[in-house]
Amino acid sequence: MATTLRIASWNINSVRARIDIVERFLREEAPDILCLQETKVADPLFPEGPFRQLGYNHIVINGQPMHHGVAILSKVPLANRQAHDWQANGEARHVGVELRGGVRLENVYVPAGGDIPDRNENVKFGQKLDFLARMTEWSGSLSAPTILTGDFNVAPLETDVWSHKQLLNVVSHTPIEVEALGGLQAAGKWVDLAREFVPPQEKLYTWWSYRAQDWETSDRGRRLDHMWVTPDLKDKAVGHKTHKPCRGWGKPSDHVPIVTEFRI
DNA sequence: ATGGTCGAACATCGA
Repeated sequence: MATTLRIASWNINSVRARIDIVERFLREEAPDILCLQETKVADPLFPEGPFRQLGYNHIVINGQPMHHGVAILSKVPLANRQAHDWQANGEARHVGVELRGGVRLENVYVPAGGDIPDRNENVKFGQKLDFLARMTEWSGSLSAPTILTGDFNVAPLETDVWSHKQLLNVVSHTPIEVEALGGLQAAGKWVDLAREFVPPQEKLYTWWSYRAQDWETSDRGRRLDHMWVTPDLKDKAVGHKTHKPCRGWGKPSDHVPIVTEFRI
């Protein structure tokens, strides 16, 4: 019998610095599973206690000191942990698990890619494109029904950024990245769930820079965080929410959580 | 056109 499963994803920009708002989010929203990116903590120092106290006893982490790092915190069992190194440089940017019914949940933190959108001038941009290329290759070989979520660091649609024109040459919305993400999406026949629930004509953001004087008034956001599924799961998704108020909480992340409700 | 802010860890890098 199908039951409800609510899966959240949040780039937290240090899980230790933001443990208070993570707890608040889990108390208020109570998703079954939370995927975190940018945990910025080595595995032995990961703060499991607060999660366990809230009933998230199934914990799968892939961290490293200082930078990057991903984690899956869950109230329901997780099996068959896998971690891909899609950048082939040892950075902790992916962890995946199997859920009930053989559904795979893949949590990814795509490299931001530096400031200059040219792989000849900027190694990081090349690494970002290579990462997406390896994900594309992987996408073509999937057999299980799969949920792919996380910080993709690409805002593909014109309505995924505050100004398409002004961001054409800004890493995250350049045509070369949008094309790379499109190739990835096509290779896995991935369904962009947020856009199943919010029409592509409507502006939708998940990230607002720390550098704005007033993020809410200027509203210069981008939709960098995504929840994609293989076609067999498309109709299992019954709701999707972007938690914009979290951007206004004390000591916020620059990203807000997204939550999708499935009947699986 | 430019600079604006965070966290980790303690100068600077990555975002």
